[in-house]
Amino acid sequence: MAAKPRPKSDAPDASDRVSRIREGVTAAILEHRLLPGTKLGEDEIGEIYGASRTLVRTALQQLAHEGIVNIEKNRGAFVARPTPADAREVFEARRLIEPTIVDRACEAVSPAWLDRLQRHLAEEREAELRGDARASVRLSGEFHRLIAEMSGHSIYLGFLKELIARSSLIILLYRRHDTPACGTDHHAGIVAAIRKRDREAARGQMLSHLDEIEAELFLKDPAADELRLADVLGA
Amino acid sequence: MAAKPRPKSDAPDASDRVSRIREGVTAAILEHRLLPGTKLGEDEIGEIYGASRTLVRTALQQLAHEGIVNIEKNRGAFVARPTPADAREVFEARRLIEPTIVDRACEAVSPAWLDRLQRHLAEEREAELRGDARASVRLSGEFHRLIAEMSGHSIYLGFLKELIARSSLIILLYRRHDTPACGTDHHAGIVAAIRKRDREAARGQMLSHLDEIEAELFLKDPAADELRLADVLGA
DNA sequence: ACAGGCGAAACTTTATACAATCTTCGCCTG
DNA sequence: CAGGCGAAGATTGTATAAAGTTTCGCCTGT
Repeated sequence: MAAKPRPKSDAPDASDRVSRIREGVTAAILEHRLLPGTKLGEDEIGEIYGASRTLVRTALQQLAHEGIVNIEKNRGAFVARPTPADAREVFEARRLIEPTIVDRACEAVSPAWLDRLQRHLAEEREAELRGDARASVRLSGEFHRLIAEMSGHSIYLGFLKELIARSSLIILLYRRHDTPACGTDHHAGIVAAIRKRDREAARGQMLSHLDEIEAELFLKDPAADELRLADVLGA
Repeated sequence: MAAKPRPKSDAPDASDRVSRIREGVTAAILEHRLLPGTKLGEDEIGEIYGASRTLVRTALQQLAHEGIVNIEKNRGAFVARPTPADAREVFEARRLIEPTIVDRACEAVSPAWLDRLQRHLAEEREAELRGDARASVRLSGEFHRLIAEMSGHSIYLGFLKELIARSSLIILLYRRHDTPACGTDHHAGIVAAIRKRDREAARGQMLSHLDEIEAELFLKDPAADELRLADVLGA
């Protein structure tokens, strides 16, 4: 009686149909296959995933709540186009949250987790060697998410998922050079600090890692958005 | 051409129908008129707000994303019942974010904002004098939201809105005594620090304020949930 | 008397149809 | 020939109806 057999915390990413749509579109955006400003027609997506507009709409609303899609009334859904101001907010939030997350992760180290991290680093290196930019971008984000999962703090994890998704768009829009994703070496350093359970070092490395990513961005006046986008689109 | 007349950032809480439903239900939960575990039938809510189930469903999904409603597959939506573990996470996140928020708020002080804060404190005192517990709970949360708005950081604001809503449920479930909301005096002290633009003092006061709120909670083993809820419900 | 299973009712989920709105393209006018 | 008006097409917002699932009561059998 006291302990009900009902699953208390259902998996956040259940394998229902709307989640498939959401994750599919999210992946497309995070891998830079869908560029900022792209219109996401409901029929269009529905046809791709073989789903009715009802489900597509649900998925798009969730993505809008996560900040990677903008829904304009009577006009439809578009891939979000963060402004430089948005970018600064996102990275300020990450600088606040991620050091704390990696701190907590240090306390949760286990052979299983270290193995997982190690395998991830290998994947990242491989993608970088292949020159697979899409995979690099995706894996780079997943590294940060992995640490958040490791921290065991579901709220931080939820927040960070949002921030990572937005960061991906920001990096696409505002990166100066075509640097090979955000340095894989930094990730290795963070893992090393985690392995040694050196919380202070982990915090410091995470912070400087984020600083370096942001330093490579070109966050000028908002008016430059249009130009920058046109450049990215190859116009 | 460069500057399009389209409204760049639409108001987050537009006055459309789904927002009215969302805000109505949120208010009901935050004012403790809807208790944790309460079933939120779609027909029921739809009839109250004179809306179709389509709109109600949209609103409920948004609330689920905010963490104050749980949607169980094929069973419906229920007011969330945070566990003690959830509560600890929420307050840990608030202790991380809110000092930073109030720090930023110190830089945004203006006569208009100080007036707004002052009027809010007056409202809080009045509600407390009236012994209006519902208004007190609501206003207490709104104070923290006000400071987040003042900080001008939209991401922090979004995060904090979630945390505040969950905190309200947590306080209802786990508060020891029926203390008169979280101390209005603390709020006054925070406002004083903001007025003096004393960022360090503001951070410190916010932190101790949150500590005190959490200290008044009774966060024991998860199994106590049921008993506690039964107690609150007067069963 | 009680345990187990069957069945109906209520609800959520999904799909489809209708209405409102915006965009676009053509045409007319100055 | 440029600019604006207007109607057709397309797309989204909303409501309603069909389908599937869960739950609860009741009945039967032991």
